[in-house]
Amino acid sequence: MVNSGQAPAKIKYKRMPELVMDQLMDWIMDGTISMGDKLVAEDLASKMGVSRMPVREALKNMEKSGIVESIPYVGTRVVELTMADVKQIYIMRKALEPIAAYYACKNITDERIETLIAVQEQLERVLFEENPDGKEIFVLNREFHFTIYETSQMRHLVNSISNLWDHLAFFKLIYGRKYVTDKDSAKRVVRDHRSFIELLKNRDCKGLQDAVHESLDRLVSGLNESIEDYIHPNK
Amino acid sequence: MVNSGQAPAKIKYKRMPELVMDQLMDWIMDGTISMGDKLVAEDLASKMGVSRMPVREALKNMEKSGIVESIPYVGTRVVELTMADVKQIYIMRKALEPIAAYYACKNITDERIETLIAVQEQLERVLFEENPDGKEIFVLNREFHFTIYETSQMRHLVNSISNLWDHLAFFKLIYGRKYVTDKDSAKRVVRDHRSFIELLKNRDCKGLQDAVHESLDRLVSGLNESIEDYIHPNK
DNA sequence: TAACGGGATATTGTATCCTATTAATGCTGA
DNA sequence: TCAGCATTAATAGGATACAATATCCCGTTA
Repeated sequence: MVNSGQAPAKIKYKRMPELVMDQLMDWIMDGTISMGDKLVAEDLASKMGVSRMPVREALKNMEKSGIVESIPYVGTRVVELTMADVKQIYIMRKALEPIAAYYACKNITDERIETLIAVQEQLERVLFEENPDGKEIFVLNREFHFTIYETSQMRHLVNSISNLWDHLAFFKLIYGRKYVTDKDSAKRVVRDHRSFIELLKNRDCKGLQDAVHESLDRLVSGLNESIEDYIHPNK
Repeated sequence: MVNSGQAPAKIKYKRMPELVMDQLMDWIMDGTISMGDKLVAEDLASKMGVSRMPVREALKNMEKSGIVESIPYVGTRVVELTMADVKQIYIMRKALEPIAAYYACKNITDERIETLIAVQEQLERVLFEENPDGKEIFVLNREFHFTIYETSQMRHLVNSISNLWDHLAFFKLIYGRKYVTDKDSAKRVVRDHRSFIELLKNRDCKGLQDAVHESLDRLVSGLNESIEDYIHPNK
């Protein structure tokens, strides 16, 4: 067989719709695709060198998670996120993420905490580089949070939270820039994360729950202006 | 998206994947499809008289909302819902639905309340028929709740809640039977719903929020096992 | 006899083709 | 000129055909 040697059973290769979706999300994050843009399956297909089919599946997936919306026989376009949408998503995040954190704390092992610390160290390294990469920061930040949330072993909950994060893809760019230019935000993130780790070490689950909620609160109030700028750029 | 009116063979109003999914959900609810069953696209396609393509889309959708899971090149099977999953879903419902109710209350018009009352009257009629139809009860119950939630005008939130309800499809049957056989549950539902309506009329939004939460709490405590047992399995 | 490997089979993933639907365009007639 | 209908172009939806991959079975071999 082709697959001679090891790497048994657990190969998780990516299927094409996933790759297509990754590409689209990248384009969304780097601004190539903007809100409201029409996504024509055939154009994307030829641009990516695949047939229309995987593109269709990717779009269907993105529709299901609410990033794009499609009208039968008319087309698919990228959803226009309003300020109200963003607020709504943060309301949901504030409702769900503290719970995930709470149950994660109930379940976490010392070993898992070590993993988390490793991610955090990597994140801090990147954050305080001379020329940080916004996207890398966001990926690592996400990894940090989901390392916690996944520990809750509540797959439905984690899945929903993941969807919410995806919705904010448009703003990853902003976040990245903010952390790059605004060292205070970076320091605040570091402080928050470290306090999460401390609370986890002490198994202070209620404390962690509150801390996550507060952290999100601060995030919202901090980002109001920059989001407003992004939504109404020419104001 | 209430499909008022006809529903003959050749409807062109709903797209086929949706019809396929409806059919599958029906089969899930009536026990034709059980948890763990393998769903072979081609079989389903021929059974429904369509090609594999709409079936694939339907399965993809259901996978996205977590009702089925698929392994590449192997197949799709219906997820096995454990009691822990159910508890988890209720935790999420308790986190989200009170919020939706709260914002619904903030937005609701007298007219909308009338609509709600109409649904409730219909539900009560069915509930206290001599031979109630479990499925009909559940459809009407869902309509009641979502008439409220949709009033919040928070599409992401409502969408997430809708997914959670879909997850419980397997248990709709059970619940339905419960309401049929156990008149006390039926009465409790009626009481809860009527109190929701009353709170809405008074625009007591915080009260409604709490009432929804408590109502869900009572539902959960009706379920035997504790979530703690699952989350800390070896205790 | 048990373990390994190759091939048959089943089923999904992808490509291509055809059809249905919509929206835009243009023609006709008042 | 404009309203209204017919026609057409563009594009999504659906069917079919083909490729890729995993699983299972069976024969070979130590």
